[in-house]
Amino acid sequence: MRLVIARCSVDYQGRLLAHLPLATRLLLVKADGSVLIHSDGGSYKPLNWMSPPCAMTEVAPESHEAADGVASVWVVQHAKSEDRLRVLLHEVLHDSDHELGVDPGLVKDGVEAHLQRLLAEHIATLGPGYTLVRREYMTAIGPVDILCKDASGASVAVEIKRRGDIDGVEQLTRYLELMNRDPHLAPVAGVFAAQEIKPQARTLAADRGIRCVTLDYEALKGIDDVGSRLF
Amino acid sequence: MRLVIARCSVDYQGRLLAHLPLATRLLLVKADGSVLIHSDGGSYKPLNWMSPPCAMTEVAPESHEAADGVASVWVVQHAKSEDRLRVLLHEVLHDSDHELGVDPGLVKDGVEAHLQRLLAEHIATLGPGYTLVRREYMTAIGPVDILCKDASGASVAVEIKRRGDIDGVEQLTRYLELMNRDPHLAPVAGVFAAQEIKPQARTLAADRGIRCVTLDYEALKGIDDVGSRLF
DNA sequence: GTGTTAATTTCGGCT
DNA sequence: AGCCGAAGTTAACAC
Repeated sequence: MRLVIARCSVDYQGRLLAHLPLATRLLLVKADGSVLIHSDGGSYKPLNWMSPPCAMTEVAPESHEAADGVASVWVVQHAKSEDRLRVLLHEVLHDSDHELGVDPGLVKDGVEAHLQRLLAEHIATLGPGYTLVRREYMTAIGPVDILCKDASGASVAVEIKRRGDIDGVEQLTRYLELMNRDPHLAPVAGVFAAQEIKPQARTLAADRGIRCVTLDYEALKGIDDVGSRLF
Repeated sequence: MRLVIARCSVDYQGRLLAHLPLATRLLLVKADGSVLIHSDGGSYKPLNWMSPPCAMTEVAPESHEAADGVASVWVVQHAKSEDRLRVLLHEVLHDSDHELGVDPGLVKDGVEAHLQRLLAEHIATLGPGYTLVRREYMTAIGPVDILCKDASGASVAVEIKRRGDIDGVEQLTRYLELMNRDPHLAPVAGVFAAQEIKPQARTLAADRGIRCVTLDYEALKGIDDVGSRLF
């Protein structure tokens, strides 16, 4: 990994055109040839970058560039597309190289898969008398997150999202359409469950007769912990 | 901006739990206190990070951590949430600080907003006699990119994408369904306009009676430039 | 490899 | 400040 602090301007040409005026920035060249250009603010997204696979070559500035004070030019070319980055270096304030080795990678816990598990374990969250049929109930067009029955024994299909958007409602609608053609299951009601549900998704769900349920991950986890302590 | 190369392990606690085993990585501390942890591969997304507003404090390791070889601990706490990052530094291989100043920011050209503005300004691209009603015409499930009328005065809803995919056709279909229920608008025809339209999207659009139009950004810009020169 | 879906998405625009 | 949709999204997973 090479770290360079330099006064530079940058031009990107690829899926769009973009330009960075002259300023002091961090240029980060990774072992795979990818380049990140960071300012001293913003969030984790670089101002500009080139994703691997790509190659960086250092070339001499053209005469008019040299006249403008450009000391050196980096050309970063993507290997499989026409995407190209040109970094015009005016002044290099720092330049160091470091051996990092391979990273073992991130271990995560607490994403959508967990919401599904927790809701399946505490299906009564949807209403008294609800019982789980099974998670990942398979249909011809894919698995429904949860299939359960309400207190009267009627089938209920549940689609779970962390953030409930229109796409999720569409997805559930497709499942319901298919499942309601199956005489063994029909009628199947729909529940759209998410930590947050967008107003537009709520409107569409209402229009389709789908119930919306807001999930509280912490509360579900709390029930889970209390439940665990009983045994 | 502070650059540190260190052998470290990291724990994140917030919207989820995440852990990075001991390895050599780049720790980047920005002027606003935000922290990025990068490996020597992957793309621009860090292995882990803390977004601003947040504050980084360096504390002494607990006794069992010190026994494991931890020399120092960074605690990065988000200002407005419980999100927290703990970086356990085992060995610091590089540590440097740099003044970067404020960045003038990225200048973009050629994105969806431009296409929409250009098409609205040259709505006759869709056919002779077409007139603009308005951009971002609001419906209950969101704004339609462009609403216009054809030569006969019939309403036409236009969905614009940079790259025309099935999702875009679905989106336009939802708008059309809703708008065609409105007696003041109905009947509303649909036009799916994009720089590139995927064959599958084209097929779906044809099936729904939606017209596909390929937009030529350069040509629209050309018309625009010529138009500007006239005044 | 290709396509689909989630993400600690981030970012910009508008209400 | 919140909501919504796009992004040079990126990343993980299924087929």
